[in-house]
Amino acid sequence: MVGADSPSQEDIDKRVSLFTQALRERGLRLTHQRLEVAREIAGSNRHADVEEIYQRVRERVPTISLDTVYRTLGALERLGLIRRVEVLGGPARYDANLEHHHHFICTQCGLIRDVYAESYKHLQAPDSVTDLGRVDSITVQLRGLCRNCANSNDGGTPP
Amino acid sequence: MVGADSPSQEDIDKRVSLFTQALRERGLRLTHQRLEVAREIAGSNRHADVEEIYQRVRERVPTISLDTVYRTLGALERLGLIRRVEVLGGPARYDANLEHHHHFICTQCGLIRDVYAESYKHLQAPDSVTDLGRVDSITVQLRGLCRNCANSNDGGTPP
DNA sequence: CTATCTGCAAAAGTTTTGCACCTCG
DNA sequence: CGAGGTGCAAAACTTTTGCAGATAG
Repeated sequence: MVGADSPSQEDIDKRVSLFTQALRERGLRLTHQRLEVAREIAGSNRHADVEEIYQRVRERVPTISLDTVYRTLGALERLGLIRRVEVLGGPARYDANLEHHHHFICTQCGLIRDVYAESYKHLQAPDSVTDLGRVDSITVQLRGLCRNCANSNDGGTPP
Repeated sequence: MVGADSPSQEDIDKRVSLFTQALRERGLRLTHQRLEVAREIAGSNRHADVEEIYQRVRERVPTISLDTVYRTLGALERLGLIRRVEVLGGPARYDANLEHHHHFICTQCGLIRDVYAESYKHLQAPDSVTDLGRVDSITVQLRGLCRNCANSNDGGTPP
């Protein structure tokens, strides 16, 4: 599925159990707050920002604080279970999808969707990059206008 | 030239004159401060951040303020003469290179270098993206460790 | 001249940190 | 219990904004 908003229940479960396992391995604690933050980010491909995750988790854990969300996301990132997505300016956004994939980014509203492409699977670093250093990952960013924004632009600027 | 630190004098002049011309076309003013900020960013391929540009320009224009640098970079961006580079967290960084190119990014020190590659010139958006929206640009990000960081890691962690 | 720009200062937004209390294991 | 985590509040940063005085054209 390309660009779907929600991962399958199977994927969610897999991500959450990876998380609990990784915590145990490092002797870290599995708290209520951490579990809910992990569930939240594992349950969506929307690449939410910290504030958004905070608001959603708060519906289930009303006493959680914003800094705990920050700290949990930082921990998840250090464990290699989520990745920060590079965005212009705005707040940090996270990606719980660890499969190799690429991103479509709407330059107007900031929508980010995962993109899979057979033709990008075998991209190589050009020779010239060897001088710069070692390459660990190659990803493609496709920037443009999402359907929503394209439509609201059409209708939104009458003569 | 791939990943060179400084553009040729010819490129610098071209960039600066594009800038003065663009200002004139829009009826905006060419101030001392703006010219020096433009010179600074046109004169380097280092993808400096705002603070860095501020410090360097200040050597030549000691009274310039940080907010003027912000405003000038914002103006340059609106004029389409520079682009913000997407980076994780940290301050905004700018790219004065308008040719179609890609980026090598060191995940440790944040070094960014321009990358040109024949093999990336004909990348197409996969069909699946058509559902998401219109694609305007396709760029490749190569993440890894630059030489400096790779070396300091080797020497920096003895048994 | 006068519309625009600059510098200062203050505000806004995001992320980090210190500390006392709490809790998982 | 005790190491580690949480919540609160305050601090640290980056970036934006309002305004009075300065300046390009």
